[in-house]
Amino acid sequence: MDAFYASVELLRYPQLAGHAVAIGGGRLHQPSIQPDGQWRFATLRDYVGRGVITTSTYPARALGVHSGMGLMKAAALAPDVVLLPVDFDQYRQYSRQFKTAVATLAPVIEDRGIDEIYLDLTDVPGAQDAIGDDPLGGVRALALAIKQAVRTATGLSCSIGVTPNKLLSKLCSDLEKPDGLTVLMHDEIASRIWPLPASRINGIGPKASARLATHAIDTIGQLAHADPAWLMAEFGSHYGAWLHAAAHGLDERPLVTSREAKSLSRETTFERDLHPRHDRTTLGPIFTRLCEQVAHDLARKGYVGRTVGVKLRYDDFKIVTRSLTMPTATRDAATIRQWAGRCLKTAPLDRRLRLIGVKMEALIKGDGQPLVQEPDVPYTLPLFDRP
DNA sequence: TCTGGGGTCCTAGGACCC
DNA sequence: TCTGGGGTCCTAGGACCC
Repeated sequence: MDAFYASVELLRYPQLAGHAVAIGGGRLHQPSIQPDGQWRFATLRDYVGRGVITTSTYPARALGVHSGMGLMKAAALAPDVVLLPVDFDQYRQYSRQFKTAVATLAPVIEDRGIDEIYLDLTDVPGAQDAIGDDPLGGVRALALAIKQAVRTATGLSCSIGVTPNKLLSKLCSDLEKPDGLTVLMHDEIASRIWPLPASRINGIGPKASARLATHAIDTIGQLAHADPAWLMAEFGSHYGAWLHAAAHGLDERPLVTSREAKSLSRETTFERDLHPRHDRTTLGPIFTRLCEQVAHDLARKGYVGRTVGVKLRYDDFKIVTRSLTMPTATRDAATIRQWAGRCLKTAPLDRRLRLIGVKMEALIKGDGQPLVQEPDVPYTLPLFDRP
């Protein structure tokens, strides 16, 4: 989806269409109606406190206001950009709507979060057909029909990449944003993919691209021409081999159409840094509340967890994590609180904290009671193990 | 006045077991 | 007499993504 959160907000406030708008921050900048009947919107200039831009409209991006940017920094850059608070419930609703609309045309879907999906068009009727002398005409028409279905259902635009695999589709979906459609087959990789920066590959982040840059590898093409043995020596055999394959547009990953959660967590950044001991009376209830939220999330999603973890971010931004595995899985808030407290005690508590979080891992579907009582299985020792 | 919140996957060392 | 080779689980940290 194109600038998803921002686009949903523009549906609610159409008078902001074409304006530079950012979404993010806390809850203190709700739009309000003035006595004269006009809406009054907060701007970045009005914002005080911690937080980042969650997303922004394309005009705001043109001013340098991008997602992930600190709000105070964004305000210094472009003080007149309109600032709206995030409304996740609303975005989740639109997310369901666009996915439902797509599913009517292409039912094999991998969910990649609130605003992104992969589709397998292989078996969709008409996708393999040529139209006139265009062998990709059928799939192109299908992609346009999907875009129209999304627009009809939500009023929103999306961008699609149609290619032989997920890696290339992800890359291509970005090439003509917003409202884009890019169809690319393997023979066009050199001409259309190789000139792009290596960091455009999903899986090459800031660290890896910086390391590549120190070896004069900036583009995907340069990466493709790097010696695979050298890449493996430099980046490890797993990641190095993947880098080589990715640069050549190779990706065999199947669509994952359903998956179980691996972990579940809640965390919060404080309005001001808190000292673990000095601010105990403030910190304690927050910590307990996070445990209660995690317990609630576990119940809501039908899981119990066996490993409890805490995350601390200190005032210097350093992150420390601690975890402990319990004898049995639970979703009980008091039990989680108790074990989270034990985790906390093993972490350094001599400097101020910026953030605290609670996480459950080793999740099991269910309510914590064994579903069936497993009978004891008779076991015969192998010959060579007999005493 | 810097830098949210919710995730996944990978690596690596140590404990422990056969 | 210095000492193999599997395996799993637990823990901590880090890169990356939406």
